[in-house]
Amino acid sequence: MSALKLANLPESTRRLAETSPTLPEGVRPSGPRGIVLDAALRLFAEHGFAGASIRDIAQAAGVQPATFYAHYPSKEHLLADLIRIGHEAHHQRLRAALLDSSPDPRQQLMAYVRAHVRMHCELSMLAIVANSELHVLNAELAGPAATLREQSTQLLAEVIERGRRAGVFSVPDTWLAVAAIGGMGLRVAYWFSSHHELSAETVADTYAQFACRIVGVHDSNGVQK
Amino acid sequence: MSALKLANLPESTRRLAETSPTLPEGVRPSGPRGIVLDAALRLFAEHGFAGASIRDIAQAAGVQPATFYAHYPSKEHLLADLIRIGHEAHHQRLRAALLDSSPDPRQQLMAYVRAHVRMHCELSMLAIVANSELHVLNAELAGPAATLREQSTQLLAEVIERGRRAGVFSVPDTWLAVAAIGGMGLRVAYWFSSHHELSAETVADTYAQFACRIVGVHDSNGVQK
DNA sequence: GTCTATATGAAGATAGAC
DNA sequence: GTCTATCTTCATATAGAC
Repeated sequence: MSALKLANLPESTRRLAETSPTLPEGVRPSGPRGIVLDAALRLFAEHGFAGASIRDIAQAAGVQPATFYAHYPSKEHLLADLIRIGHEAHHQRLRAALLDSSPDPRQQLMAYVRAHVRMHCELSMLAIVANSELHVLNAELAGPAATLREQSTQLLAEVIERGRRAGVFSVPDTWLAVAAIGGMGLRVAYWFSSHHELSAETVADTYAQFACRIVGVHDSNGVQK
Repeated sequence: MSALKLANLPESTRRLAETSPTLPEGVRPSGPRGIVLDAALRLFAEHGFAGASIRDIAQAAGVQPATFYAHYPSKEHLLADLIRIGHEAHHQRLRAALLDSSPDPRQQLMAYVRAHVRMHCELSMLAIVANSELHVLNAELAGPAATLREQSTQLLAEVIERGRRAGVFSVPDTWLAVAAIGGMGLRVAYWFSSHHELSAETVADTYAQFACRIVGVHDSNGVQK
């Protein structure tokens, strides 16, 4: 990708709606390293890992390409850092949501989905990079994130299984429900942006209602028309 | 991506479960052009457009890199061809499903989702490339596919709107229901494979049931537990 | 830490023989 | 149509001055 193409982006269909990179509270390094991380987050989200070069990232960060290597040993390590941050933020929010929830399976499901969707709204670039570029990393660098991903999926599976055993949920296949609920939330990162007419809260609440319906729970509160 | 990395793929997390490229009936060219198209489909699906080189594609197809240019004027035109094929196959299947369906909104929704999900099972690599690489194309090459995509989305929106007006469906926001139902089906392409323990039919039927539930329709038939 | 300059290889694409 | 050979640009990454 040339610098010229970067400037001409608006002419082509965008990969995602969001235009500004956001990193979770407290993890963004100060100084040039944070600027480089922001630039890489945006460019990896928009063009993918292979579609954004060190030169592109350095230019977007306002430094020379060689300066990048004062902060990261390689482009792949930079990606690994972003993917780690993304998976940790995701998993931590899910776990916190479940810990704050009442033990009722329906409340747990709604808490999980709300946190899942809110993360994909508020950290959409990070979610896209973490989800769609993990395959680029070698086994050693991908391992920790892959483990977190599996644990996050497992959390949802357990919520649904508990609801089934309690006779509250009714689904033909737990794994398919997990895939459907997780997948629909994941896709939010591509069309949501901080300028969307709907708020992240509204989207999260509505998707939580959709998730309840998927597992066969009728509405008792929440958004309705 | 080097040839060496290609051979070592199993060591890293895969982007998708499917391993063999499939093109829709009747559109795969015979001879070397079809072999090149198959090779590009697999490599673009696994590594993305920017992550697969002409040299990789040529090697996978068993020809020299220069031979590629006897069939396509550029790498971007090859991608445009795959994306066109994918969007046309998707749209044609959706339209056929709706035409074959009774006018009942619930039947139409199930027909749409079944076709949507089956396409993402049976042509998973094509769906991934068409969906996740469109942003690479310039406006001229992306235009036709973007139009088809919008029309396919609009079809689902109209089905849901009709169901709402008929008082059969109950959703807080048509667009969010479209995004959720479309998105969960799209994600199937990443985890389904021709060797999956569940059949494409089973997945499609279950997702059709999920879609009915999302729009607030109770079960009357279909998979249930 | 940041720079200029550069080593080394891989990228897309073409020339021209057969 | 396919090949060998090659042009040109861009890639990741490093050396070494400040």
